[in-house]
Amino acid sequence: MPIPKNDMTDSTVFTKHDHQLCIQEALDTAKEICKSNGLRLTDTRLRVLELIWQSHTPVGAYEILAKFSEEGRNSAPPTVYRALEFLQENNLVHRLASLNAFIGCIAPEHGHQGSFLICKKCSKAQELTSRELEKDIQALAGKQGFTVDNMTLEVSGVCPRCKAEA
Amino acid sequence: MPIPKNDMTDSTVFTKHDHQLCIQEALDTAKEICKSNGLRLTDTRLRVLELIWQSHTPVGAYEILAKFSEEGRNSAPPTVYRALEFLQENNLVHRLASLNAFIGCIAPEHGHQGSFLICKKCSKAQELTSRELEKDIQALAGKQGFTVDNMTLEVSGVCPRCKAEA
DNA sequence: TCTGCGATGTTACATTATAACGTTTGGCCA
DNA sequence: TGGCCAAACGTTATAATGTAACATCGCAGA
Ligand SMILES: [Zn+2]
Ligand SMILES: [Zn+2]
Ligand SMILES: [Zn+2]
Ligand SMILES: [Zn+2]
Repeated sequence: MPIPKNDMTDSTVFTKHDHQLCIQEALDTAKEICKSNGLRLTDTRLRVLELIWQSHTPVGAYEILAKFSEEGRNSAPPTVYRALEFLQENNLVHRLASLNAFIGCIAPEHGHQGSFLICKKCSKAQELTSRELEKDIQALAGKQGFTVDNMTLEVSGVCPRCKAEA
Repeated sequence: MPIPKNDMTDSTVFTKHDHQLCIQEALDTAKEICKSNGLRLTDTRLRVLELIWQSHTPVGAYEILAKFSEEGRNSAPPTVYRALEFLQENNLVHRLASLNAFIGCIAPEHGHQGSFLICKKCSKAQELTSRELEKDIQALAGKQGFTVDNMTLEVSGVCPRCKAEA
């Protein structure tokens, strides 16, 4: 069964869009991926993923923990961190090192590192799907004999929407 | 008085070199910059910078604190973090978000964000001095109407030296 | 010398993340 | 079906990183 294609692009996050659809698609895709790879998307893991997808704003582990608490789950940090670990390993979420926070991956079908534009005003983060930059970086590193394993690219600035408002 | 030019290049770190010279030049340059900008490079700040420059391996704040302790200074975390803040503000060191660690800047004369190649084997980090990549990223972000403020680029992999050994 | 501000000292605490070990659960095979 | 194993989860404690707040010190300029 083909994985339903998430139609998010590099410019979805910072424009008006049907976010319910983002959530829907992200969760459906996650379920598909786990199913076809024999991975167990348990309650905890699914709920963490849902909470992360509530917005395009990166979420801290302890925020998730707090939501869990509100929902009556009395979980300790390892519960959340383990779920996040699973989701990261399977490319369903990325961790933003510059924020100590997590965000849903918009193209989890194929493994990749995330590159992000992060708006300082509205806090939303847009994942870049173009692999060109990664190739450029790889090329640059290669020129020095350096073999790239993975990379962190997090660009902070102001998104078009927030710029328009100001 | 012209600032002495640090002759480090994009490939210095991962090759054999006179590291005493690295240290010497880094400290001299720092002194020059502070002098000509009316900044106070105090004992604490200088010592932190020296400790960071002991190697090309990023250093954690608490490692510095431990060194301070060994040296008889009984400092608390804020002492070190404040020195690091000063050094960062003045482009003398960079913080690597993916490691929670700090490293000396090899070109502090002009403000810039640091981009790094980080070897998983030897832990050394090479700052990239080419501003091309930054421009590419800026261009890519610009295409989406995003204004870049600053960026984090940290590439993890294996350096040529370590590759040769294996 | 006085004075004010920037630098430092000190205490306490916040935030993020993990180690270690015991318990449960869900799928697999006899 | 029943027992077994590994993976997932619960629980406790603690590690690692980073800051807030306020007191004190000390240097540069008036
Ligand atoms: Zn959305
Ligand atoms: Zn914005
Ligand atoms: Zn060196
Ligand atoms: Zn190496």
